[in-house]
Amino acid sequence: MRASEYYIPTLREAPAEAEIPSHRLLLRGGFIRPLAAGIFTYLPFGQRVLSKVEQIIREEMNRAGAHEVLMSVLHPRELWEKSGRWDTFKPTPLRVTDRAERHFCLGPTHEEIITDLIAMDLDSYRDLPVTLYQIQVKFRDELRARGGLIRCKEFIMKDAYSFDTSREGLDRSYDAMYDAYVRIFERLKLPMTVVEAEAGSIGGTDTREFMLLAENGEDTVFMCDSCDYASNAECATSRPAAGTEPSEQGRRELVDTPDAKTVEQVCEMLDVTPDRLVKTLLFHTDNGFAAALVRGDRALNEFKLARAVEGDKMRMADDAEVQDLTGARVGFAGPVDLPEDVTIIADHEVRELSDFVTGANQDDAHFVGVNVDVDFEVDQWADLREACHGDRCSECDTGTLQARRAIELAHVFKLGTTYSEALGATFSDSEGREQVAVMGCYGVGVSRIIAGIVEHYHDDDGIIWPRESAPFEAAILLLSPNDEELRGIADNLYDELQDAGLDVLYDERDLSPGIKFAEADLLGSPVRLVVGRTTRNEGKVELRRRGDGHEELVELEDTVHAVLSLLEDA
RNA sequence: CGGGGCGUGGCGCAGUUUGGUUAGCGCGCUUGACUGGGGGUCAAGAGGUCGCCGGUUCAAAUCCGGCCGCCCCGACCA
Repeated sequence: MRASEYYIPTLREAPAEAEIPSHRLLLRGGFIRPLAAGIFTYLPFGQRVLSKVEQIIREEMNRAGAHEVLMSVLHPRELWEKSGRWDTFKPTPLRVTDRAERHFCLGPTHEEIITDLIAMDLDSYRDLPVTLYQIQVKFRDELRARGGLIRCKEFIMKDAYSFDTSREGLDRSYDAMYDAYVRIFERLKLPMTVVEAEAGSIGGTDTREFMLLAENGEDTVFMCDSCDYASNAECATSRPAAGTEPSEQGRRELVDTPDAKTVEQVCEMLDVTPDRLVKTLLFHTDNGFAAALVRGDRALNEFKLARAVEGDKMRMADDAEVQDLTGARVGFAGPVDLPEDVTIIADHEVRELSDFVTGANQDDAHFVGVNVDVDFEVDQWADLREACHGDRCSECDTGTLQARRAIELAHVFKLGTTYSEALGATFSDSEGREQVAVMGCYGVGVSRIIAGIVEHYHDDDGIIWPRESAPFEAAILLLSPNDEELRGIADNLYDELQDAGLDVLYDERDLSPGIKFAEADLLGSPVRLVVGRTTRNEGKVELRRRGDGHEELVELEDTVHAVLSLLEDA
């Protein structure tokens, strides 16, 4: 591509709204432009990167036996009502109504659509297994978009769905997709940390997220520093901390704690540390009310509680319900003498405690010297607490958990039969009995990958694209475009490199060298060729690798070979 | 939705507290000349509903009210 004929609207300074490197550099380099909060236009450079990433994904999907389709962004309401997600999917899909008052949503994900599609034509077990995928725009009505391409309202996703006759078949399809993902990220040169995760609004089991560790990621993952345990903070587990020593009084006692509603206030008033206190959090669940107990310095993980109570519609009790259940204002709830029908679920760590502090279920009062089994009974023990940096690993004896920020680039999970049942994706097995297809779901955040690459590969001057995703693999800088001889040399090089199969950006614009160098660094092609002074004086071309600054001078006739060899390690 | 910040030429900003000529500066842009190895120099230019609406005032970028948009933190989340 000749730069003079191309569209490269670079910015010398990044717009003020961009804070993180990927956002700033993608804007500065003319890869993207904002249209509205969380909505972007991809310019030629950005589109090229998208295409490269998509192509790698396509190749690996196809290699894994998946087949590409393209589904609509507009989804009829009735399909989402069949799955029950019209009102429950979070964030609520963006809804639209046509002139005939038909209701649609802009698809945030395509389980309903693909399952309906398969259900239309699925008859026999002989039709399975099948895995279909698409690369398509998704809409999610995010409460708040952030970080440029990291979290958008509109984004590009590769989503694949597998249909099998059995759990065993699903396992095979899942493994094939998992392996494909490993290959995709190897080719993209993005080191992945695969973590255990929650399935969220999609549902399912065996959820794994492919995480890129990154300062500006919005997810937190915990990694053991000793074994290979890694998990999203949403579901990370840790060993209960050692218990506290019994205190002196050794028996339950009511103390005044006027207006002390928070752990901090109670601790200050009673002069104790938060790890000697047990928090009681009341929830409304499918099976009535539950009280969740965690140590005062711990955060409750609602995913874990939801799993423990086996309820879909769990929510925190409101102020009136708390008043009703405890007879006290919010802030003074405790496990002692709660109504019989409130299920008490306690975090394992509570078991390690003795003589602790709890709310007294009366206004402005707490108990000290409370003990499990002495003062109240626990109905159910469970892992309820958020893991913390420095917690001991639950999987090995020696490790501790390290918290790291990360960007989720892909996920895989086993859906089972939720959608195939709801949407009628059934088939006849070899004995003529009707069976429900077993599904898996596999997503890759294509546009987010671009942000991930830039977050991972950049320096102060710009982006450092790995060859595989670079918009152009090599950039020729002709520093003296008015010198006919040099121009002829550069034109030749341009042709030769293209003939060698490379994507080449040929900067033959009549601009000062400084601008060309600065833009070349910003745009980040892996290899840069300079045709200029040295070419005129010595007949040589200067080669520079963007990644490590490695430079060499090569004879004209060796240039293509040298570029190719530099690209080997780019 | 809660908290915070911002909105002035394409981009980055000053000016707003304390209302008062013609709204400035840097970059970018146009033209010309010089220059030609890291966003070069000089000269001459173009470009502004000061986010929008309303109000106060002789007078509003500046004060008041409402609204909109954007960013960050939180809540939520593949």
